[in-house]
Amino acid sequence: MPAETSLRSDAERNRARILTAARAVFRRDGLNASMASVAREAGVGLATLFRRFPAKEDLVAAVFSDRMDAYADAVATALADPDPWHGLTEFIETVCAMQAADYGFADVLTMTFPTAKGLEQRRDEAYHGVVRLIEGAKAAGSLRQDFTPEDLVLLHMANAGVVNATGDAAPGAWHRVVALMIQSFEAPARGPLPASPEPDAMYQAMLRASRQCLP
Amino acid sequence: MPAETSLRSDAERNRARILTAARAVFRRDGLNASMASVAREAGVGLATLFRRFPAKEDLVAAVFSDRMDAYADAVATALADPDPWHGLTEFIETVCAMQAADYGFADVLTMTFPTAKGLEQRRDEAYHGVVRLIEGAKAAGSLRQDFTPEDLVLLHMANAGVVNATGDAAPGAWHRVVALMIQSFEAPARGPLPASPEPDAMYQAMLRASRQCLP
DNA sequence: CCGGAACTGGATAGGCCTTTCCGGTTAGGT
DNA sequence: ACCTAACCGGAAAGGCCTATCCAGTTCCGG
Repeated sequence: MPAETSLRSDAERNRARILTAARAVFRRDGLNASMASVAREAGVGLATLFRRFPAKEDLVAAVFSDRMDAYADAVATALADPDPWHGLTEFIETVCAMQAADYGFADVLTMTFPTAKGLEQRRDEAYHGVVRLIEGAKAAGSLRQDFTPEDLVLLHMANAGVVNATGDAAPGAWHRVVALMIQSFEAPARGPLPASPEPDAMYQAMLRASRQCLP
Repeated sequence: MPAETSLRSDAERNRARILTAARAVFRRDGLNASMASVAREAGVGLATLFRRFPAKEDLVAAVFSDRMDAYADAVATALADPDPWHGLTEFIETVCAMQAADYGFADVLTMTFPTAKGLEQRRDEAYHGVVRLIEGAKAAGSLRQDFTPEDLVLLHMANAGVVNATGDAAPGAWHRVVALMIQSFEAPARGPLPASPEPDAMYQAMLRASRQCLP
């Protein structure tokens, strides 16, 4: 559904150029990339950028709706795997690889943008799939019983920390951390865990992070 | 050795007030706290602050030398533990708790400041202790054999990501992540790991992070 | 082909940041 | 008690950021 209210042909062309430029810039520089750098990369003026996306948050939402689609696809692929544990671990590695390949997406996975309806709807859909994925892996006896969906968000936060800190200097480091985490997820559990944070607490945390990131 | 070149009494008093204020502000707001907010908290003017610490990096270095002492103390305590594995896990939890209680320190542990001789010297001393700690735990058969000192830095980076992302909204979340990581460290290893990043790569990563953080 | 709405780029406003500058003030040896 | 060097606070310079404004340009229906 690309046509909300049909744009003039040149405006539509510029909108597309902005989106591809923003995708590249956010991937390379993270969400802190400036609007000016996006405009420069797109070869348009600042006014054009802000007319189409009145606030930086709108641009971020538009850019990462697509990535969230890829996230949902990864969930679907995992659910289709006959071995739930293999599906889950494959899924985790895929998503963490997406974080490593896209600094912006790494951050987006640790935040929530309530005004970005499309993005958050896709995230919710993916979330329900993740819950089923977890239940399946638990039922198969491969995933520790005290695992929660919030643990996946925590993993994304941890991986974002590793990816942001290591950058291009230690490109494979995140892979090792993720492998360690996956081994700790596998049943049987080696010991008890502190209580998982409440879903609402995680939501508040993600909300706060986004407010702090987009002024 | 508090007296490099003796200051006038009022200057010495202000220096102390700046340091305690900076400790509080960096703990609460992380390394991104502004110099102005430190000056305000300390009740001194900006000129006073910058005369005593010509660049923000100097202030950061001075403030976190103390914290690095606490880090070194934690290493010493761990080395004194008769059970190397217990010492190691206790150490990890102590240091990660320090990260959770001090946003600035959480970041400092993922960076390096080559011009801050004192801080880096303490870090090196602690590092040698950590190497011994790891060797001891491996020799006792409690720690997986493919564990490396770089894994501890990666853990700090991951924990910094969790702590920064969850903030006050999910205060205990980091504890769960750390518990999971520790279980994955325990021998016997559940499976092979991707190669550990080279020490030099980690150094470069930490260097880049600090340059990116202190303009 | 023409009029006007939609659109454009670049200048600009206004915010926060680090760092420097300057005129007044204070400590402390003599 | 006094002189001077060290010290002080606040204002200002210069940078980067998001977001807005304006005068000129381009699309497109009639």
